[in-house]
Amino acid sequence: MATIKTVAKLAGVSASTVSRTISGKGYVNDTTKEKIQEAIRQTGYSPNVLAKSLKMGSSNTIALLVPDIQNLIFPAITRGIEDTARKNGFAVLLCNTDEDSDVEKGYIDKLKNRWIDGFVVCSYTPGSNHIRALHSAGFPTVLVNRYEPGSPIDTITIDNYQSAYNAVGYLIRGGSKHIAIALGREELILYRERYRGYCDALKDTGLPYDEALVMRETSGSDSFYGLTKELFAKNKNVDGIFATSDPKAFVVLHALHDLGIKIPSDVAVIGFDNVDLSAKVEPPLSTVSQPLYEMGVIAATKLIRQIKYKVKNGVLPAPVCEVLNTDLIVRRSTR
Amino acid sequence: MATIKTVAKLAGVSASTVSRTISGKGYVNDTTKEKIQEAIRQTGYSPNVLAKSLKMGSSNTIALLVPDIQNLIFPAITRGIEDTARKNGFAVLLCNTDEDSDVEKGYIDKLKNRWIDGFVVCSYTPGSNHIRALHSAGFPTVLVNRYEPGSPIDTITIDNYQSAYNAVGYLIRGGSKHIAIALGREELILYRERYRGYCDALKDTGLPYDEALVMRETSGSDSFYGLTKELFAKNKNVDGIFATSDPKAFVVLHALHDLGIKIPSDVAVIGFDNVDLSAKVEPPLSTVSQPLYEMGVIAATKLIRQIKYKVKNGVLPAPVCEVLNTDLIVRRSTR
DNA sequence: CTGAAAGCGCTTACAG
DNA sequence: CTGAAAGCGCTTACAG
Repeated sequence: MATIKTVAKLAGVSASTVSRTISGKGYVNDTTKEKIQEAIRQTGYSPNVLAKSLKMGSSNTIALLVPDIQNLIFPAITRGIEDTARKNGFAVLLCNTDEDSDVEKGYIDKLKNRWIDGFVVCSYTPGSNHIRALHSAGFPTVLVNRYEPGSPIDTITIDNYQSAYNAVGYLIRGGSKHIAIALGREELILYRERYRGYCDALKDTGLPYDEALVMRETSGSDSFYGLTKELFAKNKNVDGIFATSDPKAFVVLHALHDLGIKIPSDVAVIGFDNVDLSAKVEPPLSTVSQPLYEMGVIAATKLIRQIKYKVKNGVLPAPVCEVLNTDLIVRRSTR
Repeated sequence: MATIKTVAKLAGVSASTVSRTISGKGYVNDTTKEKIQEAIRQTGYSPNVLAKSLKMGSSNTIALLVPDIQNLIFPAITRGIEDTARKNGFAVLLCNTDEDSDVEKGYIDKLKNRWIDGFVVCSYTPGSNHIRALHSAGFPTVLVNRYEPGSPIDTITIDNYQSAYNAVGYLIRGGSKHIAIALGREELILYRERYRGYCDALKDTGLPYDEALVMRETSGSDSFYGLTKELFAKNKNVDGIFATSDPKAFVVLHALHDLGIKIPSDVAVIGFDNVDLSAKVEPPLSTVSQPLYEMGVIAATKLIRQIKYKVKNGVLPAPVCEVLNTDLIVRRSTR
């Protein structure tokens, strides 16, 4: 493999001058420049990024921490991040954490030693001390999807409360009076907020809140199949369901089919996420659309901004929380 | 940040000795060892991976090239790769190529200069010259999902022909006599093989092949919606559909619903992949199950084997093609 | 405008 | 068993 010295020798100059021509920093005579370009061409030289990174203290690589890339919302976010990173000359390292604190810690420790330039974190939980520590240690970090109010970390999120409120409101305007909820893990703020939106939507329209209509995830994403069946065994009058994520909605839809319940005439169903597939299930799912790809784009953009700011000023910029808009997508699972 | 020198000074030894204790190579006195361990603890030292990589000429990082992580089969494969890589001390860089030759080339050129240790490639197309070049240049490489018969590159695949043959055979045994096919992009060998399986299954049971029943993807993954509607506008007697991938099957199912066609009594449908969601659509999709996660695991394992072999012997081991078993998963979209 | 030198943080023969 | 030295391939003041 050709190194900078190979090129220097061939062009009859020093390594310094080659370096300067490549980086474009400092003066180089035009004819020397041409000689060097030619030598680069001949040798097929391209710089060793590792050596450069070592010298510069940064690797042009960012890490993406997700709970599990198999969860349907993450591929779209990931794609947004990667496209943006690539355009800016960054590579992205993918890390599935399963929200396991040890895995998280293991990754972060290792990545610090790789001079990773920054972290996009989608796997933030209340137990994620390492991530908070990461940020306090001065590592550029941005939170996506998951968040914590008042956190000092850049955050990209949506208004979960209002979006849920609107979704349930839509069910109510469609005539549903006994609305159940398929509620995700309550240790996550985003699900608590969607729950709060559900509660307030009922309250504000004078509908009673009924604890019996709250399906709480036990374990495994399929648990809502059983929960839905139980729900209808005890509550014949349920006529609407708000699923706090699309994958949960798919399972609910499935259970409803198996119960012989007609959608949306007997029971209207609305989801949350607008994952690709929600348009393709039967019936096509009405849902709240999160701009997943865009969230990834913004996250990467913000992270890169932090990285550059830190290089210039030695510290991270003041944190910004960006709240993106959601849309209510009406398909055929609601009336 | 503590470096190896910080530790050496604190322990009152040389950097060499610290390096030796950490790597476990070469002799170190037990009491010196303890002193060093203690110094490491006190300083919170952990080695700079970049410096090590530069010296060693390898970065303990592998790159994963996929067409698009948003395609439903890749998250599972990716997860298998990453889990295995992590267990073996490797990180994984995610690269979406869109099968764009320029993006592919850009990534590969860049990654070579990062001393990436190896490549898992899921985005191989007939035009992927860079990938063949990569392998000939001695980079550990393994192909997953996509493949090329007789390629000198390690390959993990399934028997696409036989699996398709079996799937269509199942449709026939269920009584279907006019079976259409939703055929993926024919430049990919895997689709050509599935097509061949379809053709032979018809032939071997004495059913006529009818070109009018072949739906060929035009552009955009949703094109099969329109194609399915056209199909039934012209061919009332179709009573079975073989979709060459699950996402295509979802679209076909959707179109069938909209046409008011009963599944499976009017038309039986079978897919290919057994993506997570195929159990959750309505009706649950019968399909050919590819062991996606396991394919990822095996791919990473093989790649790491190549990497280690190359370190030892200076050359890549002889290529191996591994053909994994598929299962026919019978759900309610077939009779 | 150009080159020699030092240094990023590690590892590894080599001598002792 | 241990340390000094050289080197991985780059960049960047500094002197000329």
